[in-house]
Parts: sequence; C-alpha cells; structure tokens
Amino acid sequence: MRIGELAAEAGVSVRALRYYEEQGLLSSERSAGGQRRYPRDAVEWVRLIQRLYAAGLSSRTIVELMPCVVDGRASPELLDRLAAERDRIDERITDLTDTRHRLDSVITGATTNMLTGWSCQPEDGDEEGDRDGQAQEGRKQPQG
Amino acid sequence: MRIGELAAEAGVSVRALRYYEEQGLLSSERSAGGQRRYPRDAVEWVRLIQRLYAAGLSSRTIVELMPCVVDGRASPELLDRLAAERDRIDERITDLTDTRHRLDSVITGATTNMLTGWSCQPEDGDEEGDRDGQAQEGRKQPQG
DNA sequence: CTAGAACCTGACGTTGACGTCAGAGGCAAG
DNA sequence: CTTGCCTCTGACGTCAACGTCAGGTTCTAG
Repeated sequence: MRIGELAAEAGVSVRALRYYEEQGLLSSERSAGGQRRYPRDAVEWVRLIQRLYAAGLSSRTIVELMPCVVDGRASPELLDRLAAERDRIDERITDLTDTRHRLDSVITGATTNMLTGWSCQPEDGDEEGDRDGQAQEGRKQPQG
Repeated sequence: MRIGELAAEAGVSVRALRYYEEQGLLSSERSAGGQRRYPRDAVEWVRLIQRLYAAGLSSRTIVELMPCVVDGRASPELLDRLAAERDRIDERITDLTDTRHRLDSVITGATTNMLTGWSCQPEDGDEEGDRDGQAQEGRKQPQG
C-alpha cells in the first residue's frame, strides 16, 4: 500500500509516517519511481507506535526497544529498559487514577454546590457579597 | 516563603513557578523590594498543578477549571468541561493499561526466548543462520 | 498522451513548558 | 557598609513531533 492509504488507515498524517521512517521506527520498500510501499500489517505497527508515544516513550526509546518488540529478542540490558518503561507506565497509571479521583470529587463537590444553589454567572468579575464561605476542604490559591 | 524554598519543597524549578504565575496558575504577594512571597499551602497547589499537567491538561485548561477546583464553584458549562477532562483521563488510563499489558507480554516473551537460549550480542549486524523462526505472534516491521 | 491526484525531498515554522543567560537589585549576617 | 546569596525582569534557546510550503516527479484514469 502507498503512504496515503497507510496514513488514512492508521489514522495519522503522511508527514508523521515520513517522520517515523526518518527516526528509524518504520521501514518501506520503494517503487521504481521512488515511492514508498508498505505491507498490510504496517497499519498495526503504526498504531502500536502511536500507543507507545501516548505512553510517554520517545522515538529514541522506541527505537531502542524495537528489536525486542519485533523479534522478541533482547539483551538483559534491554529487558531492564523494558521493565523500567513498564514501571514508569505503572506510575503514570496510578498517578492518573489519583488525579482522576481528585477531579471526580471536585465535580461532585461543585455539583452539590450548584444544586444547593448560588448564582453562577460568568463574565462578572466583582461581587462584594462573597459570604457563604464554604468550599468543602481548604481553598487553595486563586489569582492575585 | 520565598520562591526558592517553594520550588525546593514542591520539587519544581524556580523558572517553572514564575511560568505558572505568568500563566495565571499561581499567585503571590510581593515583599517591599518586589520579591514573591507564598503561603505554606502553595506547595500543595503547585503539586496539584504538576499532577494536572501530567494528566495532559494544558495551562489554559487548568486556568479555566481553576475557579471550580479552588472554590468549588462552577457553571454548568464548566462542569461539562471538567467531566470531559475526567473522561479523557479515563481514556488515557485504559489506553495506558493496555499498552502496559502489551509491554508486559513482550517482556515475558523476550525473557522466555532468552532463557530458551540464543545468543544476544549487540554490535553485530549480520547473522546468516537466522532460523528458528518463532516469535510468539506475528512479527512486525524491522528496519529496512 | 495528458491531466491531475498523490508522492518526493528539503527546509523552515509551530507549540508548550520550561532552560538559560545577562544585568540589576533585594536581603540577612558580620 | 560590605559580602554573598537569592531574587527580579526580560529575552532568547530548546526539544519533540510533527505542520506547512515550495518546487519537482510519479502514477493512474480517461
């Protein structure tokens, strides 16, 4: 398949694919005229690259881990790196989960406040009557 | 407390704190000479900012959601945005979890391969005898 | 054979969250 | 008052993962 088709099917831009190749993440055959040709399963591979990017890995890291992912071959060194990345992802997950819960409690708190009812009008900077000083926990740092 | 102390306790750089203020994320009193002074709980606030960054929120987004987080006050509009961000985080979490499992299976696969034993020498590009063509699933795209 | 869509290689532009440097000023100790 | 560390305000630099534009070539439908 050609680059445009691969881009469409994998959901990335043509530019991105050329960038991946430039970084050594993706290979291609060339037609007689010099155009890139990809096998079908390149789609899956590109999607995996995207996932790894989303997981916070850099191009360089992905390149280093590639032989392991592609062939299942790894030096002990590589295995350490892989495990390290996995652990990093774990950290991100727990962190995200925690943040998610914070956001959730903020949402429920604000919703409760809304339902308990006071006026919420945007586009109005100053209200002198700022009594009713409750806000569940401790308030933090507004703008100064 | 002064900016250096806050930076140290919150685990960020002084530059970052000034940047947060520039973005409207953080406020400060000023001393007579113009130096920034922060209350104790600014540490917690800065840490929260970091968490939100790590969760993929931009400065602008955080600024927009601030009144809700700080005061527990929100317009329905704001609540929608909050919920949207929470859902986005959920997506990231499931995505990360999936990626984590992929990495894990890659690790176990490679470990098995290692223990089943073939030589893994870096710094050696060509080995003709590349038989034993097993690698758990389908192999993807090596370099060309 | 020809039009036009898709592709090619550079090469510079963008964005966000800071890093870094310069030159000047504040602040606590001695 | 001086020393030395901390802080200030600009302002330019950085890095990754692309976006975008220019100028030229290849491929395919008719």
